[in-house]
Formats: sequence, C-alpha cells, structure tokens
Amino acid sequence: MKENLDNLLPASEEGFYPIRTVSEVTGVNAITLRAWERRYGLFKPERTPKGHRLYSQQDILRIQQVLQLLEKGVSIGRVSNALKNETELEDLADITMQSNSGKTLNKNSHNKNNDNELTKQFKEAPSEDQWKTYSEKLLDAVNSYDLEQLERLHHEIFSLYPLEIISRSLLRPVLTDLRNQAEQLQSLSGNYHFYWQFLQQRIGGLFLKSTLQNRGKKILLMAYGDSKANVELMLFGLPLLTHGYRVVVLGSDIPFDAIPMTLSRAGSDALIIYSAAPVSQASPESDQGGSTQTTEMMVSIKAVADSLKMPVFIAGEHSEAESKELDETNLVQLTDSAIEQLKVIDATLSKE
Amino acid sequence: MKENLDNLLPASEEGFYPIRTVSEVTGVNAITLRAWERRYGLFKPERTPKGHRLYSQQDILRIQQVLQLLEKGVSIGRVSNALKNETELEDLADITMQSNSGKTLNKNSHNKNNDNELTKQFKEAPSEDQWKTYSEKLLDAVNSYDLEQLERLHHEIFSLYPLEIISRSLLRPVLTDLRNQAEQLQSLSGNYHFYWQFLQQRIGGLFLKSTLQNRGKKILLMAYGDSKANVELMLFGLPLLTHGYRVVVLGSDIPFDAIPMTLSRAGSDALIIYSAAPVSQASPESDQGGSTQTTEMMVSIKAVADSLKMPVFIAGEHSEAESKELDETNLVQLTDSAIEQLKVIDATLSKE
DNA sequence: ATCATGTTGTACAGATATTGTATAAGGAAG
DNA sequence: CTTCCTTATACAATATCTGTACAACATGAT
Repeated sequence: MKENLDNLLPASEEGFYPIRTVSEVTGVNAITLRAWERRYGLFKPERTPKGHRLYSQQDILRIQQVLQLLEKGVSIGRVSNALKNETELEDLADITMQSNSGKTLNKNSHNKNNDNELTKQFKEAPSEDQWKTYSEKLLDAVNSYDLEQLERLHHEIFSLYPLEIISRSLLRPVLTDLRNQAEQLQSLSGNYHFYWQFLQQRIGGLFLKSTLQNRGKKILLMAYGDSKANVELMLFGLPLLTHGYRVVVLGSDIPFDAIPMTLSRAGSDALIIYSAAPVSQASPESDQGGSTQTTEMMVSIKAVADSLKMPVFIAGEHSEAESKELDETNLVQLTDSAIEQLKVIDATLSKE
Repeated sequence: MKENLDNLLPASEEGFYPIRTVSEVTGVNAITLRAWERRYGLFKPERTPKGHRLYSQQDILRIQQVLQLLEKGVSIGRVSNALKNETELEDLADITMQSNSGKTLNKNSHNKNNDNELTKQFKEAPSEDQWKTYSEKLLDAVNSYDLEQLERLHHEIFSLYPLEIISRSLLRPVLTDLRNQAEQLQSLSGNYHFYWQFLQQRIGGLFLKSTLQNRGKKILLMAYGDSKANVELMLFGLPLLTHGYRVVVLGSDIPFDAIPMTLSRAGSDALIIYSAAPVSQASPESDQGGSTQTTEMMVSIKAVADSLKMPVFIAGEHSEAESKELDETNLVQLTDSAIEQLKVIDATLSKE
C-alpha cells in the first residue's frame, strides 16, 4: 500500500543525482556531505563504477531529515542515533501498513470477520497527542508557505498511518482550523487556500492513481452545497480508496437532473451523496431558505434514489437531521464513522 | 534564410530533421548532440543511405526529456539510466514533461537566438487535424466515463507533445466543448464535471510534483471570478511549470485584502492574476454590474500591484478590455500567447 | 583557570572522471 | 567549390574522489 499510494513523490528510486545537485538542493556543502557520510554514515549513496556518488531521492530526503534535526538543536554526532530510532519507527509502520493493505485485498473479496479486523485496525491507531504535534507542524509549514516541508510532512505521515485515520484525525481538523482562521482574519485566508490547493493536488493525484489501480466496485462520489467541498469530498472518500474501491469524484455542481444519465453512462455500482459541513452556510441570504432548500434537496435525492437501480448512500451533515425520513430501499444513510461507513457499504454492495 | 526555410519545412512534414535543425530547436550544440549519442547512446536517429543523421519527432522529444532531466540536476552521464527508469515506470507520478529547457544550456553555451528558438518550438507543433482525432478520442472516453482510457490517452499525449501545446490546442478546447455541451443539455453536465475532475486530479498532481522539483523562481498564481476556474488556471500555468518555474496555485477565492500578507509570507518572486474566460458570466443577475465589478477589480489589482515590491502580471480575458489603463511600474499585462507570456515573464524576472 | 580532548566544518593536494568543444581528414549535397 | 555532415582523436575546464590537516569551538578533568 505504501508503495502504491505513496510514490507520488519519489520520482526515481535509484540514485541519479550527483553531489553538486544534492548540495544545491539541501544547502549543505559538498565537502560537508562527504564528511557526514564518512564520519557518521548518515547515508550511503550509490556509486558510479568510477566511484562518483549517486544520491537517490530518498537520500536527499534523509539529508533533509538530518537538517531538521540539526535545526532542533540535535548535534550532528547524535543525529545518527536519532535517525536510527525514526527509521525503526518507520519500519514498524511499514509492517502495519502492509497488513492493512492485505486487508484491503480481502475486503472486496470473501471475508467473514470484517468486524474484528476493521475495528482492530482503527483501534490500533498509534495516535495520542501526536496528532497535535503534527497539526502544529502542518500549520507551521502552511504559515510559512513551505511547500517542501508540507510535502515532507505528508510523505512521512502517509507512510506512517492509515489514510482513514489521517483524514479524520489530522487533515480535516487542520483544514477546518485554517478555514476558521481565515474567516476570523481575512488577511490570513491565503493560508487556507494554500493548504486547500495543496490537498487538492496531493490527494487528487492519489485518488486518480488509486482508482486506476483498484479493482473493486465503482463508486461515484458527489457533493452538494459548498462548491469548495471538493477537498472535503475527497477526504471523505479516502477510506473507500484504501479499501479497494474505485472512486470517481464528480464534485459538487452537478444538477440532480443529470444524475440518472450520468450514472447509467458511468456504469457505477453505487452513488454516494455527501453534504459538506454547513460551514459558514455559504450564502447569508436565507436562513430558513437554507433549510427548505435542504429538504427540497432531500426530496430530490429520494426521487433520484428511487429511480436508480443501485444503492445510493448519503453522508455528511444532513444525515442526522432528517435521518428518520430515510427508509427507502436503496437509500442508505451513512454515519459519521469511517468504520461504520465501510461496514455498511461493504455489506450493501456485497448483496448485489 | 530562404534555403533554411525550404529545408526546414519539407523536412518537418516528413517528420525528419537534419542535425542543424535539431540543434537549433533544442538549443544543444550539434557537436554535443553527436557526443551524447556516441557516449551515452541517448538516441539513435535514422541515417540517410550515406550516413547523415535524420532525427524523428520522437528523437527530439527524447532530447527534450534529457534536457528536462539535466535541469533537475541529473548529470548527463546518468541520464541514460534515469530515462530507462522512467519508461519502465508507467507511473502516474512519472509523467515526463518535455519542453525546452534551453535556457539552462543557453547560459552555459553562448546562444543568441532565444527568440527563434521559442518561436520555432511552438511553430513546429506537430499538430494538424491530429488534434481533432485526439479530441474525438477524448470526448469518447469522457462520454463513456472510461477513466482508464482517459488516462491512457493523456499519458500518450503528454509523452508525445509539449505541455504548452497540449494545453492550448487540446485540453482547453475539449473542456470548453464539454462545458458548452453541458450548458445546452443539462443532462450531460456529468460529462463536463467528470473531465473537469479528471484534469484537476491529473494536472494537479503534475503541478505539485513539478513545483517541488523545479528550481526556478516562485510564481503565485491566482484567479478571480469563476470559482470553477481552478483547472483553467492550472492549464494556463502549465507552460510556466515546464520552463522551470515553481508555480503555486492559490485558486480563485482569495480576497484582495489578503494578497499582500500572503505574498510577503510566501516569499514569491511574482504574482500572476488570471481571469478565466467570462464563460456563462457566472451570476446572471447583473450584466452591467459585471462590468463595473470588473473595473473595480482592476482598481483593486492596481492598488495591490502598487503596494507590492514584485512584478504582478495579469492575464486572461480582461487584459484586452482594459489594456490601455495598465502602465504601472510593476503591473505587466500578458498576451494570450504562451510564447509571448514566457518571454515577458522571463524578461521581467531576470531583471530582478 | 588551565590543559587536554573531542567535535565539526572547511581546506588543501594529487589523482581520476566528466563533459563540452576543437581539430583533422574525408565524404556528401547542392 | 563551398558548405555541411561524418568519425575519431584530442584537449581543457571543471567536478569529484580520497586522505590528511587545521582552526574554531565545546566539553571535561585537573
């Protein structure tokens, strides 16, 4: 799974970069780089037949980690140990990730003890206030518009924890934080947009790639309401991706009239309609209008669901509000929990 | 000169180019080209019966890929391996972007005719009604919601032609087509959104990756008006990416008040404000209101540009409309042509 | 405080590699 | 005949390699 989802960044696993390039990129003198290697063995770049060093992208990443530690005040001599610790952690995480991906395969195919596995996977969330630390780091990176750092952090996080948890425990809260910040202090709204765009690009790529690689059933994902909901929509859809479904994001501006045609063409197995958090309630014009609009929406959704021959799920904020009205055959309501969502979806779709 | 043209044109029709042409187009000294071929086997152009080299379009592409890698910092001796690696990875993350990076080399070698190079490169667009064929194929794929086919097509196109040309000659027209289609027949709007999302994810990933790898100056890219402008914005920004700039997309909803703060934090070298095509004029409420709003916008932009200490470019539809008002020190207007845009931006930023 | 020792970035020197370009001698194109 | 292209060899300017050394500074013991 790590391999699959994560190599958005590592353009070249092998070493291609000569020392001058690495020196330029990292800002570390070439002489110093050699000294570090010789003295502390911080990295072991490949060599050409004639002995010239060939650094890989990962080597560069390591060097940047070293620099981060240096900034923190760790002396270069100790960095070696610190790094060892971290890589041990990573290796552990790799193992858990792999077991996860193993589950992924099971999911769509035959699998009885869904419950245990799923639950276990989520309970094993190796998180505490660690998320706080990450959250702060992310906000720092956003604050200084440091794209490299942002990528580095996400790279690390994505390779350490399951996407489901990251989405819920870190990315969504951080994004919400930034949005609130932006609403309070308009001059900071650049931060929100910066991170929003980053996530859009980062996770968007992930989506495309995973959906192309996955073999599971095809789920269409759309939102209504906030047109800025794209990223939220994708964050919501991440768990589906990691469980093997092919998820096609359709965004938030599709008129309901177009849905039947779209679905029949797309050959999908299910539709999920997601309502973003009502946030700033978008248009400040109508407060009650909003609610009537919502119920109107619900009526439309029902109609659509009725006319379709496939399961339709709804998720997001509305679900609680009008939960009782929903008892259609193929209109299923999703709770807020990713575990539950997956259980319900798996169950419903395996009936087909 | 005549002779040159005569030589150039018939040759280009057949798709074979003598070495001098290739040298001019790519900016690589003919001697060097031969050396690369001999020493590293980077390409093996056809030969005339008497042994003269005949480069195909593909060969030129190869060379441009090489240049791309050189710009990334790979040493020429390793490019061969890097290329092998890249072609092995039929990986979304490894979309090879070809296009000139002659600038780098030009600085090393002495080269006068920058102008010619750029112009020629664009004129040589290996396109005719070939774009029509592609366009139809794309529309077919969208129509049947065939993500795999869509990806296959883009992969092929992206690896065959320079992104600048693809963006202008294919992607933008197709997207516009779909939008018009959607406006006329609402039930087809799913198609538009499907392709929109695809491009968002596909090109978004490209953006992130390239911006992380590029070393050039940092350009912030924002739009105003249509909030669906993200994809258009990115399509507009593609040429910048392929020319080594780091391009940070900020989207379309940033209030002007937030710009100064954002720019000072982001440490960018320039700002580009892009106005999407007025399309369906978004809100059908105010027609005249729209224009006053636009001029208001212009005033704001001017104010912002004045207060900033970096070049501010504006591009898109408005530029023609109010072109005459713009004579600020650091507010530069971009024409519709990617060549011109790049020339102007390069020139302005190299002054800094 | 003093002296010894360790750390760390950088410098130097001599050898080898890399890489763009130059030259020479001859064939090909027009 | 002149210009371009071919190959092969050569060359010069950098880059990089290794190993040793040094200077600035920190640590620690006497």
